[in-house]
Amino acid sequence: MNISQFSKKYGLSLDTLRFYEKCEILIPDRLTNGYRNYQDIHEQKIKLIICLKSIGFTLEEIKQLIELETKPPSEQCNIISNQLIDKKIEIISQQIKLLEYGKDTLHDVKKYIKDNSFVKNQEKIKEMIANLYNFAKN
Amino acid sequence: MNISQFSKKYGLSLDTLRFYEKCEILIPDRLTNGYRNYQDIHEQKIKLIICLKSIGFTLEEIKQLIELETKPPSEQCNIISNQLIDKKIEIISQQIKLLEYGKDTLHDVKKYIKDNSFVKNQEKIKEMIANLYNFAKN
DNA sequence: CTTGACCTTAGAGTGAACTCCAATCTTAGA
DNA sequence: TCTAAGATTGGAGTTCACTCTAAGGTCAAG
Repeated sequence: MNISQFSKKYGLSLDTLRFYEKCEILIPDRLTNGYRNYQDIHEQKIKLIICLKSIGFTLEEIKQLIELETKPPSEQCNIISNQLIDKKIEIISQQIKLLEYGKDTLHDVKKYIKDNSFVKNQEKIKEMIANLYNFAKN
Repeated sequence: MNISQFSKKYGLSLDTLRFYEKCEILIPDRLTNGYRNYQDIHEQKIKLIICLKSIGFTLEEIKQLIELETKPPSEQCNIISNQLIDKKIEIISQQIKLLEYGKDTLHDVKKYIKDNSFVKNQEKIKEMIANLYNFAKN
């Protein structure tokens, strides 16, 4: 698959794909004319990249995870479980709690605004914000 | 409260506070000597800023929300509920779902790695990633 | 065999959110 | 009064993740 087909299929710009190659995150094969050639393995990888990005991994972290493939299983185990996954699970759990609390607060704020009482209920809103702040500051 | 006390109290660097002032997000009062003077109102505001940032608002969006205070309630209602809050609630809900699915996937991945079977179970992992991808692509 | 769509590269530019630097002013304490 | 800590400013630099530009190579259709 050439770059523009791959780009369309996965909703990433040509530049982004070239950028990922430069970062050594996704290196396609090449045809004899020098054109990039994306294969099944690259489809697997780009899916993983999209997933990890969507749950908050940086490109650097994704690169580390992807490079594990080339290491022996024993090493994989150390690096992956200690340095990345556990930490990420923890961060994600925290983030979920925060977002849930934030969502509830936004609903409350909206309700108070809908009642056209944003100014009148400044105190109530301040209180909600204070709660959310306590929640957000860890 | 001067800038360094305020900085310590809210865990933001001096530069960040000065930056927020330049962006017109948080403008403290000034003492006669020109030093910044943060008051109660600024404590309220910085708490709100920290909350909103933690649930994914950009500084630009935060600025818009904060500027609402100076507008009449009818206008507040339109701007705030239509343009920002609803959209944000939607995005946050999506993000929560994604993070929950992502967390589960990370747990699965970890389990397979702990069993020292990362290479052996490539297929299983591929399948998990494919599921997560379908979930992430919206 | 030309045209135009598509591919290549290196390298510069962008926007968000800081972060750092240099030069200067203010103030509290020995 | 001197000194050191801490305040001020303008402006430059950084990091991340792209995004754009320019100059040129490749290829299929008419």
